[in-house]
Order: sequence, then structure tokens, then C-alpha cells
Amino acid sequence: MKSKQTSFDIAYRAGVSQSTVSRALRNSPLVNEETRKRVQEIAKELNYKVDKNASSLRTQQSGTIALLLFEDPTNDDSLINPFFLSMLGSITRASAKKGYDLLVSFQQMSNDWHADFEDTRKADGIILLGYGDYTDYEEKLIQLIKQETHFVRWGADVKNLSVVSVGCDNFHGGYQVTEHLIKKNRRNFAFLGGVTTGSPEFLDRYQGHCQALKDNSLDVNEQLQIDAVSTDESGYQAVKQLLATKIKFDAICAASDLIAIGAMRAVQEAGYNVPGDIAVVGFDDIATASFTFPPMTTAKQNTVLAGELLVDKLLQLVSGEEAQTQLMPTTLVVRKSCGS
Amino acid sequence: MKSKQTSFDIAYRAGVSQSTVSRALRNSPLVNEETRKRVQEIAKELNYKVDKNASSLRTQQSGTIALLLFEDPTNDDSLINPFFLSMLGSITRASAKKGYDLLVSFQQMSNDWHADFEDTRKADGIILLGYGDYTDYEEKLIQLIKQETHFVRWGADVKNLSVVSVGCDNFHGGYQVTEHLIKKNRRNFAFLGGVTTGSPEFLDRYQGHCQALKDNSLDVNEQLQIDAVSTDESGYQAVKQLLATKIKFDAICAASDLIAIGAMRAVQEAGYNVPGDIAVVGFDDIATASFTFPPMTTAKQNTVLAGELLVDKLLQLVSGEEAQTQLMPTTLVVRKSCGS
DNA sequence: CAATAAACTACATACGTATGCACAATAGAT
DNA sequence: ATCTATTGTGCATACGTATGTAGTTTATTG
Repeated sequence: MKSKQTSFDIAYRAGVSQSTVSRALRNSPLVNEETRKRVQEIAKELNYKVDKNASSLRTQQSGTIALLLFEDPTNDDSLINPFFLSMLGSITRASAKKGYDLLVSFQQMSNDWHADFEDTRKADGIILLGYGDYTDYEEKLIQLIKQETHFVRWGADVKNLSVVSVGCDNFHGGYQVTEHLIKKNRRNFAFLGGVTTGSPEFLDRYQGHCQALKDNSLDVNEQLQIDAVSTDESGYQAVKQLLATKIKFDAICAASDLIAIGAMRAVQEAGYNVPGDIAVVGFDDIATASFTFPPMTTAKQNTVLAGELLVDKLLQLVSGEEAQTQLMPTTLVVRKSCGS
Repeated sequence: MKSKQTSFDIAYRAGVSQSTVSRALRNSPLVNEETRKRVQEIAKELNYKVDKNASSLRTQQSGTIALLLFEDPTNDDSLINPFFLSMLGSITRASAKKGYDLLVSFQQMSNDWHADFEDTRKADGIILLGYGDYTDYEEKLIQLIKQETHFVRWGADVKNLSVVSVGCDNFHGGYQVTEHLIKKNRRNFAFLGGVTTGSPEFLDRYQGHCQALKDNSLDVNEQLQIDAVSTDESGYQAVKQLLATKIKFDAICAASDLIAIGAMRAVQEAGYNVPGDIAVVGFDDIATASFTFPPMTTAKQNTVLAGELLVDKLLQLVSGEEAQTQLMPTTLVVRKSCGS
């Protein structure tokens, strides 16, 4: 049980050659049924496991997917955005289902992340996860393409680049929640989320929001759009700023649940009732959203499906097939933060 | 930029041998300062990266840690316990800080998990994460020890086994929250969490709870202890069951935040006020805990520190050093669910 | 019974790196 | 000018597996 078993040890015990052992364990049709069974039994008996390093070195395939998780640059503390954490969970599951191991890596998005995993042969392909809202991002995508790295990414489609993305229909989601609020007879909307500065995802949500207003003959009041990053603190501050302007509003569309949570807190602290005075909707449907008070109405992104799509598409690319960018629909989850 | 670079290519370009390249890149003192610089420059220029498989095969070290995450067996849906998700995040960070890659794997805790990662040389060591409350667990730990696998685990110490564990002081945590409630003049306590059936962690929390009661000359009413697993649904059902007994109580100690969240919901639905009529405390301090209504008072487990300790101790074991089981203190986080 | 096919199995080698050992080159000492 | 010490480099090999090719055995056929 001590020193490591190799295929030669199995071969010796089975009275065959090492190559036969290798073939037997990989179920090659070249070896006799009987021989194969015998070898496999002995292997199990001796608790032999194929050395993945040697195997990968020989086959040039690692059976591993790398997940690169980019942090929100503004979020310095050591908490991870719960939405991405949830994505991480579903990706882990999805890759396990496909028999792949998952290598998880946090990235400082500073240097060299682009070149690390597939080059070193530790992974067959890469999944990029995080808001792509920092400088340099496209440049690095281009470099990945140049190196012919297999990768897929989460998020809004990137224009003019042949990159496979999986994302949700942020425009539609923004439209959806806004429409819901309009049906609840709200008329004066604030929008919380970085539009000029932030991630493309937030911009799409905002544009969907605006479109819904237009389609219902409502005006967009740009003074009620406040930039915010995806933290509850940022949402809290945004609402404070908003209240200071004295402009009236009866609904808040937040670009993410975290922002919405902070917004609700600020609203309630100012003595207003949610949803009575001000309705709030979020975006993402993170786990916390159902436990807030009042429980939050939000546009759900299906992280389970997302994880599976990302893994499936990546594996398609790895095996040389084509793969298409895909947009998933969002689902409106109605709870109580917009009235009943 | 296309076909893969090897150390031979670098050697050719630098006019030295492959072995010199290898040494230069690993900063061996055996190679001349000047030569080393030249080699490293050329390597960077050609975007050369050491093949980790070949390197690992040769050195028998992978530079990788495997994280095995066990699911709560009762939790079938595809959501991960947020506490463990948070641990996952901190472990990811901690191992990155040490320069190790992290291989994440979900386990069905059915067969063979014990033998996979270090045996195949994909990882230098293993971190076990999850409630250790299922049959077979100790048996598998014993097997890991037999195989001389390097591993550490999260959770309560395992008696009679020389296993390195990192956990929090569940007894003290249970004591702490109960004491807090007593100071708030609560006298009739319910405890929600599997004691006979559940995980050892829950049992420790319960015992701390009981000790606090005894130290304050209060009786333990065993009829007010309800088994529950760590989901909000389970907490919800437990309170329903409790209310049906008509026994009076003015405080609930939940064995986890998720249980507490479900409990609060049931209490509020029954028309009682939290904390006015019934105070509630949780355990863990998951992200959601600060967003509930009212915000939850709970015993915080320091996941960031836990992640670092787990990684540090594992790496100690890997490098042949001794490592000790360690209990971390819990911190009482006072919010509003116990009154002000 | 010889010749050919069919079905297995063994031999040899390559994957890319790291390292013990031998060797070369330079410097210093006598 | 010869010898030892010092420093730097190259040669050869091993890590453990997978696979092309050659070889052996048995069955099949003329």
C-alpha cells in the first residue's frame, strides 16, 4: 500500500506487458476480453490508479477545465460576488457531469492571466467569468484568440470578435422588470447601475429599461440614473444621493440584487415603505433575494443552465467543433418588493 | 505562435543546452547570472511556459491542491450550502496566495472519493469540506491515513484518529449565542438542529447551548429540541412542528443561519414578532444573515481565516512537517433578531 | 500440410522536464 | 608550466503512460 503502483507492476502481476495493461484499462478492442478483465481486476485489487501527469503528457489532454474568475475591481474585500459564486457552483457541477476536473483560479486581471492554463497544459480549455468592464480586456481576448486557446466566456456578446459567449438577455431582463413595475402603476423610475463607466451587462439592462419606458409612453429621466457597482454599499450610497436631489420617484430598478438590497436599506432608513412608497426590483436572483424584507422581485438568471452551456460549448471547441454564442432568457421572479 | 514551444526550442535560441534552460528558469544557482537572464528573456519573448504535466511527472509534485466538497445528503437540489460556498471562496484565495492551483470537486460521497486525487498525482494534497455526518466517513478517513495521503479536513475534531482538522469552537459558539439570549432576558429556549442524527458540529453547538443554560440555572427542555438539517425549509418545518406542541418559548437557537432563516419565516407567518415575541439566533454568519428582516444575530465563523489555516496546514503536511488540529473561536455578531 | 488471415501481445519509443554526473573552462597557487 | 579548486555547462537518463509496428500464436483455407 505504500510506494506507488505503476502499470508495470500490474503487468508483472498479470503476466502481460505494460502496453497490454494500458490498453486493457482503456478498454481498447485490441486486447482479449478475458485478459482485459483479469488486468482490471488486478488493478483494482492493488488500488492502481493511472498517473494523470504521465497520461496527460503522453496524450496531450488533461481532462481538466480551468475557470478564471475575475473580481470586480472595486470590490477589495475578500468576499466574492454571490452571483459569480453561484455560477462557480453550477460550473463545477456541469464539468463534473462531463467527467472533467475543474481548476479554479482567481485573477487579479493584471498581468499574464491570458497565457497561463492551456499553455502549461494543465487545462484543455478555459472559462472566463466576471464582469468584463476593465481596460485591456478585449486586448487580452484577442491574444487568447491568436494563441488559439480554447475558451468561452460569460457575459454580453463582444462585438467584432469571434468569441463564444454565454450570457443572459440583459436587454430583455431590463425590459421585463420595468414593464412589471409599469403594470403595478409605477411612473417615476430610478435606475441604479453604472452605465457610462460600468460593465456592458449593466448598459444593456439600462437600455432594456429605457425601451420599456418608451414603449409605454413614459419619459426617461436621466437625472434618476445613478452609477453604481455591484455591491449593496454602492446601492445604499446611490439611493442616498438620489434622495438628496429631492426628485420624486416611486420605483427603483437596480442593475443587480446586491445594489437592490442596499437600495432597499437606504429607502427604509429614510422612512419610506417598500413597496408602498417605493418599489424595488433587482437582477440576478441570488439566494439572498428571497430572504430580504420584503422578498425581492427580480430578473432571474439561470445559473444552472448557464454553467452547463458554458461547459458544453467549451468542450465542443476543445473537440474541434464549432460553437455559437448564446443568450439565455431571463425569468421574472415576482416576490413582494413591488407590491402585490 | 502556433505549435508548442519546448525547452529545447529555447535552448536552441539561447545557444545552450536544454538542461541549462531548465535550471535557468528555476533560478538554479548552478547557472551563470548572465546566462540565466538571457534564457529568461528569450523564454518570455517566445511566450514559453513550462509544461506542468512533464514537470509534475518529473518532480512528482503537482503544485495543486484538491478540494473535495461533500454535499449535505438531504439537499438534493443543485444549490450549494452558502456557508461552504463561502469557504470555497476563501480556500481558493488562500491557495492562490501560496502559489497553488486549486482543483475543485463535488463528491457524491458514495464510492471511491477517498482514492482519487493524490493517487493520480493530480494534487499534492486534499482538503475535505462538508458535514461529516454520514456513515462510512470514518472508515474512509482511515483508508486515507493508510494510504498516507496528505489531507486536512474542516469540522469538529475526530476522536481517536490522527487527523488534522480545522474547525470552529462549536461548543463555545453555542454557549455564546445562548448566553446572549439569556442576557436579553429570554428564558424558554428552543433549539433547532439534528442532535442525535445530525453532524457532530450540530451536537457540539447543542451541548454548548445546554451548558449555558445550566450555568445560568435554567432547565433544558428536551421537547423544545427539534432535529433539522441545514436548509431554510427544514427550519421552517421545525418551527411549525414546535408551534403545534403549544409549548411556550421565547427564543430559538438555530444550529445554522439557514435554519434560522426558515424559522423566522415560520414564526412571522404564525403572527409572532421577531424579536418581540420570539428571539432568533443563527450560526455561521453567511452573507444573507445581514439582509434578513430583522437582520440576524449569529455566531460568526471566520471563513477567511479558516481557508488560510486549512491551506497552511495542508502544505505543512505535504512538506513533511507536523500539523495540529486547530479550533477557531466564533464571534458573536449582534444584529436585531434578539432585540436591542 | 503449407500458406494466409485473424487475433492478440510485446517491443520500442516519444511526450517534455529535471537532475546526477561527467566534463570543460577559467582562475589561482606553487 | 603543472596542478588543484572553482564555476558553469552538457550528456544521459528517468518520471509513467500510450501507441505504431513488428512479432507470435491460433484458426482457417486451399
